[in-house]
Amino acid sequence: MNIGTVSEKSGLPAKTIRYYEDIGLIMPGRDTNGYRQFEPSDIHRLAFLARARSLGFTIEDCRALIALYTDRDRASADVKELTRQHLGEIDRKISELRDMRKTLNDLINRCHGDDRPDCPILNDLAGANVS
Amino acid sequence: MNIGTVSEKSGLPAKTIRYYEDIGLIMPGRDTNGYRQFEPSDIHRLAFLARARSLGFTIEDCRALIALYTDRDRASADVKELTRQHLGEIDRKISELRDMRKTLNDLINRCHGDDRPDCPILNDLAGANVS
DNA sequence: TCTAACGCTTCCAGTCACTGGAAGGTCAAG
DNA sequence: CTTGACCTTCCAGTGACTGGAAGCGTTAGA
Repeated sequence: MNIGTVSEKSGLPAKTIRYYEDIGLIMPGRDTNGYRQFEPSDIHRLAFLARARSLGFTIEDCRALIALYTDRDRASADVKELTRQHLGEIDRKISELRDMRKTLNDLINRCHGDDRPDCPILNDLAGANVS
Repeated sequence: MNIGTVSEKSGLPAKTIRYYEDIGLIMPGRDTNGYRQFEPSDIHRLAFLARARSLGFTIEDCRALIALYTDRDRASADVKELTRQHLGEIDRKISELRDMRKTLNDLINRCHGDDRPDCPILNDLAGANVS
């Protein structure tokens, strides 16, 4: 299978697949013409990566997950721990964004938003913490 | 004032302040020895930037906000609109993260997390959508 | 058989917002 | 006079791609 087909089947852009080869996440063989030759198992692996990435795992997480996936003697506790750590980071990001959201929303509500220059948003940014 | 003092007062690393000069967000003068010379107004401007960045505005947003801030004829509606768009993006990110969170949490709850290799998390990543 | 259009290859550069580090000049204290 | 802190510039790296150029390979149609 050529890269175009694999791209379509895995849902990953060809560019990304080549990049994943660069960083050693997949190792397709080569045809006599130099084209990458993919096996059905590569599609599976790439779909695995696509799913993990869409869940916000970093590339290094993915590397670890793939290693665990292909390790017959793995302990599910290892996978769970990695996932738990990742969940913790997501929670941190969510609460950070929620803090931002709250502040921005307050500011928007306080800004009359007409053609006058007076603006609580800019005042806040400028450090006039009139709350 | 030298960059170290300004760094301390604005809360931004010296590196970042130099970077902001590179991209034209501040334009400090220079002393005869080549050192950057900052005015008190520069601290104000940098603190403005630090605050806007901490609220998740991009550098380009910051550029626009600074322009609006220094424009005596600005309309507060413009600021409000920019902020509203930014809020929209934050909301999008939050809901994306919440989706991830939910999926990951479900997976964690389904994974027994012991020393056996069987693992619903890896199964899900591999595409076996056993829900 | 020729040709156009597409698919594949590599390599280089850019994204965003910094951050780290090297090599070197400047300044104040002891 | 030396030490150490502070300043300068420049280059490279981060993460995870993405865009584009230049140049082959392949295939479908006239």
